[in-house]
Amino acid sequence: MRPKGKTGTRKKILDTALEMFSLYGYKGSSIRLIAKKVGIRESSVYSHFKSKAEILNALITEYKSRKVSAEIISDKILDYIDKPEIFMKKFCEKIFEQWNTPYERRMMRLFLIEQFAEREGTEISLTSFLKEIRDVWEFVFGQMIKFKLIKKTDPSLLANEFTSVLFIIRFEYLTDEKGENLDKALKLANKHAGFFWKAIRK
Amino acid sequence: MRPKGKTGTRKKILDTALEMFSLYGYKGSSIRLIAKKVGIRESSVYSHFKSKAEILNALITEYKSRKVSAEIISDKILDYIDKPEIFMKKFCEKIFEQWNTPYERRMMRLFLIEQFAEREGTEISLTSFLKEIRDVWEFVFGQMIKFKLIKKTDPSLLANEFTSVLFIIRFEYLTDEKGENLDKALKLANKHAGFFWKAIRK
DNA sequence: GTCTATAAGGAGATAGAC
DNA sequence: GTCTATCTCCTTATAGAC
Repeated sequence: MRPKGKTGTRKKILDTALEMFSLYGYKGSSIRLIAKKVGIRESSVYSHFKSKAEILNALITEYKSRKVSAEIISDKILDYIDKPEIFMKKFCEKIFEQWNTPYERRMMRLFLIEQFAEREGTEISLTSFLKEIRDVWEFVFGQMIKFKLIKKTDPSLLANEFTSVLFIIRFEYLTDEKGENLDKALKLANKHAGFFWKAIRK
Repeated sequence: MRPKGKTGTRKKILDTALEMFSLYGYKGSSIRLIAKKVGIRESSVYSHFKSKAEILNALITEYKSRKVSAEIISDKILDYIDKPEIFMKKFCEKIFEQWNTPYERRMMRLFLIEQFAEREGTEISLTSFLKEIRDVWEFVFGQMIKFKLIKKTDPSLLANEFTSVLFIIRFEYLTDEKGENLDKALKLANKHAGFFWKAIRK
């Protein structure tokens, strides 16, 4: 019942490569060491990927194919759309939990590390990271204004203001690999949502 | 009248190394290429630094020994301390101009790229970057509250809220090496200061 | 301080047996 | 798919002449 031609090695290579890339950078990680960690020889890696660059590309393409923050909004918290403060706080809880998975943490680190290096094919940029969640919130704030729940203000400005602080909190808690500081991050996010609510309420 | 034993080569090496490190990362930059760009042989580099790691360390130590955002505050804009909105906007102008120099841009990129790699000796962290300017603003907001210019709120929360957005703007305009988008960044910062002022004024 | 020459090892990648 | 063996190139770093 395995996917055709797969022993799970491909996934192991991807997982290990992501871990190493996110710690030592693309250049700083060698096929040699990745193979060793996976438990195979270097040459076997080339049965799954034709080059080192293809491993990186696979990681990024697979990451980009996933959409999540929109799902969070359409989750249970939509019940609270008419109570903006609670809505924002619930959203923070959800998104920080999601951001705290090893996969998300490593991917974010990989993007931060590699965004400046010129590369063929795959584009890596911080903006693309910020954009997704910002767009969601631009829509949300637009709705809140429409239903007169908050002061009339440019929704894109609000989205920028609200999400920027979340990202800074995220960045600051990115260095601990184990993600043990979720509580601290959540507390900060909560205070932020509280402050922000006071700034935008009627 | 040169500093003893210096032909300027040491500085050239540092400048070139910073440029390369900030573009390709520490691992991705080779002594070979740095030497070539400087116009000397690889081996000559070792007359100035005993290892590649020492070049990185020198860059970071020299950067850390410089303090600037405090100077900005104590500059002319202090005249506007009693007009918080203008004060914030003037500060944004000054700090973004400063951040826009090639040196500052490269250093910031270097920190972003290398902060996760484990390293002996020199510590590189994003938080240390954020802290300096945040501390300045915690003090400033504290004063504004004392003189009843703004609503009474936790100054450290205010500092975090105000500076986080500035940093996100900074990050987003970090990819263009030439810094041609200063105007765009300034416009965003200005809108931010405007929004923020409405949020904190009495 | 800079050069030539060279050491010693690590890198990505391929050929061909099983 | 995985292995051994190997190629070729690049890496940091040192020795010693000028």
